[in-house]
Amino acid sequence: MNVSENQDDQSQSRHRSRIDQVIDAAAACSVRKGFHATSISMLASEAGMSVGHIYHYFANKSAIVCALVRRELDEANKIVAELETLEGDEILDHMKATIREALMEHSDPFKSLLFQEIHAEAFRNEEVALILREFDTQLRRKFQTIFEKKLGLPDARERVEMLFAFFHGLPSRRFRNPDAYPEQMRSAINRMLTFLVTPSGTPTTTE
Amino acid sequence: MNVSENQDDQSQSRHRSRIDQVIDAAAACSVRKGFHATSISMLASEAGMSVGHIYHYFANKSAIVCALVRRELDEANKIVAELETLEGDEILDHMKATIREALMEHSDPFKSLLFQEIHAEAFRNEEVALILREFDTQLRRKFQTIFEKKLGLPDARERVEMLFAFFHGLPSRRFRNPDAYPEQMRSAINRMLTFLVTPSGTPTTTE
DNA sequence: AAGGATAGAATGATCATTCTAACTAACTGA
DNA sequence: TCAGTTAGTTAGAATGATCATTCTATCCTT
Repeated sequence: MNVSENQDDQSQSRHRSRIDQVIDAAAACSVRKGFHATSISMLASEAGMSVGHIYHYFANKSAIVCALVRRELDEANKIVAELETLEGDEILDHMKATIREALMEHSDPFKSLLFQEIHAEAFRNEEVALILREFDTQLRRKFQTIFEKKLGLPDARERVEMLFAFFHGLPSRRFRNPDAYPEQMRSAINRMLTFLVTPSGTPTTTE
Repeated sequence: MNVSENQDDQSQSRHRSRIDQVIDAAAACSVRKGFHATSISMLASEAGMSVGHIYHYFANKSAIVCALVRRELDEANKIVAELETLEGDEILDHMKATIREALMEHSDPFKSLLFQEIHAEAFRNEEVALILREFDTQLRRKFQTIFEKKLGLPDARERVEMLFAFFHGLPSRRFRNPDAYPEQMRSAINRMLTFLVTPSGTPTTTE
């Protein structure tokens, strides 16, 4: 029984890693040419397996992109969860640093392109759109709570919308003005975050 | 000769209107299901002409989307050109109103989706990417000049990047949090613009 | 021997692009 | 005024490629 459980574990993890292989391939291909322009056979060769085998793990192409999106959102959730555990006085600085980090990661070439590709996919794949909207609602609530309860800021809802709009615009900025990254952008990000977590605006000069 | 010129004019405008018909169809279809997912035959029936006839006006599918993008950017240019003509004291208010208007238009369902679709296309169509980058460079220069020369603001470059990031993020916000539009969003937009055109931050409360 | 893992060919659909041909209207020279 | 010629307009079928999905068969591992 112990043996059998071990075997189950092994085959389970083998299963899991094969699935991850496909998702990794999907991420890589999406960044290279977009998910829609990536065929299953390209996905197969990127993942190092056959076309038929991919259908052993995923019902169809849409299921693959959904899995990819969920995995990316899970990662984002972890970052926010870390934020939520914090308490005390220096929370603001830590929060600013964390957001800054997340923003800069989003301006990392790979993540940034993946982010955009996911968004484009959501536009034409209703299932992905739902996943994204649901995630957004959760995230908004979390940030609103952080802004209100932990930072004691007024107009939390508005601030969250402003933060998210700015955040979502960054990949686009990276794409359209690649030369400004990351040096010039870091300064703009700092200034924006400072504004967003300041109870009633004052600082404008870069920190 | 006069007659011949008239005829030329007529056939020219006929030509032009046929082309516009295709571009209109491309915009409508792009918003409905994405440009890549739209086939030429769908485009043809939306535009009310045959498949072969479309190739009479456009070399290939990519040329159609390029034409669409150029037309949209031309419209954006007109809005900015209007801004540039202004002088005097109340320029700031007028500018804020103009930007606000443009931002709200970008959050109009149709324009917003088209904006996103164009961006997605740029991601996988190098020609579209170039058009977008070139346009962005021009627009950045114009806004930088407005911020520096007309409003006398410091850190113009940074402000422009912040404005554009926020601006580009708005369609995404509309998509992910449709319920917040347009009422709640207007307030966030106002506050953000006030911040961006304030020499050294102070106002935070909504106007 | 049994069940999951794997491969790759077969299928049927769709698509961008090309090709061929018909139609239209205007201009030619008389 | 008019046969005829030309050039642009329009259509729709033909082509060839590609793709998502399915099917069938082999290979491991136990």
